[in-house]
Amino acid sequence: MTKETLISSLHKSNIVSLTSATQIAEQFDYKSISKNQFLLAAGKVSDEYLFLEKGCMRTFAHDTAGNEVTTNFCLPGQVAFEVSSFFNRTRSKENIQALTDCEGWFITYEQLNNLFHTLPEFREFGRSVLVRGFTDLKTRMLSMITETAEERYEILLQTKPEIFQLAPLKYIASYLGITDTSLSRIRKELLKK
Amino acid sequence: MTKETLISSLHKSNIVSLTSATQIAEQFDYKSISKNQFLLAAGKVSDEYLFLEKGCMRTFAHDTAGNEVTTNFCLPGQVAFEVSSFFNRTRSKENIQALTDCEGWFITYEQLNNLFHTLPEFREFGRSVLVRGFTDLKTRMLSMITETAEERYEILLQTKPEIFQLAPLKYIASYLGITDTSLSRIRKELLKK
DNA sequence: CTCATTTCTTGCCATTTGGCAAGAAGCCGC
DNA sequence: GCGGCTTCTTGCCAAATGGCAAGAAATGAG
Repeated sequence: MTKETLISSLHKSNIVSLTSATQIAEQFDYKSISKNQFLLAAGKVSDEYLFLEKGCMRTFAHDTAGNEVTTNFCLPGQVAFEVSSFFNRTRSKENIQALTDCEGWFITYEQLNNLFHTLPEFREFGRSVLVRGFTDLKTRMLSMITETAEERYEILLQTKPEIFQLAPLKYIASYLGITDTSLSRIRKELLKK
Repeated sequence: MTKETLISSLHKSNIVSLTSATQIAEQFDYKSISKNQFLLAAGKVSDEYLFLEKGCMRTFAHDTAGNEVTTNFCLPGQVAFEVSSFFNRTRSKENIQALTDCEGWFITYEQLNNLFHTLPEFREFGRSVLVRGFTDLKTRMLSMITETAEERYEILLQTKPEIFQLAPLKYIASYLGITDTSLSRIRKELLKK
């Protein structure tokens, strides 16, 4: 298990030079999480900024009735952590769970801050991670308001087809903002076409 | 028009010392926008990081059918800008419009970056602005998935009652993810209780 | 391979929300 | 104060989605 993927991923963001990428990567430690295990449990403080190299994770919260709601999926090349808990050092309301066996590289909050202070390029990278997450969520929110469940399903199918191989439909349904029953019906409708 | 509000707002975030706050505030310029005017029009690059001191603004996008969808409201003490466009220097898909006569203080992207490089405290402040925006949106998204339109309406009424004085219901409706017709009916229902 | 569990689908019916159009109420410029 | 425009409400009906429960299909442990 080498850090090559991590380094090239940092580098190909066009923000970090290869030299800095190597320097940054030195700080990361290897972590593997087996299927169904938690990277973060609600109530704890998110303290691992995990670059996911292999596998798939999901973030989920509970609604007032106690039902699980999947709020995000994390695929290789993305960073898994809970923004609010991580940066504000507060207890997370969300859980992050491995949907498959996962491998990746992580740093702690303290390490991340040290890197931010010493390496402007990594600051930029960190900002771009935040900005991308924010932007993606804005897009999803707009989609939630303006598109039907069927349209959102089709978009997800085109955008992140991998998820359908990795996650049960009930997780995908709550991510889309519908019940698994409705998702099943939507899939049936689309088969006809 | 003095910068006192700006300075104290920077300071009371508990991130920026009073000295730094004063130093940061020096970079900001005054800006007033009259009702219905745009701080940002779709197609342009967001280049003003505007601390709103008075008034109320809204951010809106268009859906595929061309309808306006209000994606956010900005109240005094908040920063008005479009994250993705501002940081990625890309054309904005969203508009930011004054709902009332507005006043505030702004810096450009260049100024913000200079401040970020020279003042770690302002970097922290900038990060907290991003993190709060992100967190608020996550909360809204969860609410959109797990609560009914009526519940979302009541939450908004408690959380940001000012908006109901300042924005027409049709803007509030699309922000809540419903039509103005449905919002009208929800209000009628709640009157009965 | 078998049993138990989880996931997915389906039928029936209820609830929520939307579309359209008409009318009422409120606001603005002159 | 008088139009004219925008905003808000309402009635009627349609479409989208949910709730529940039963059964089928897939998956996983031993």
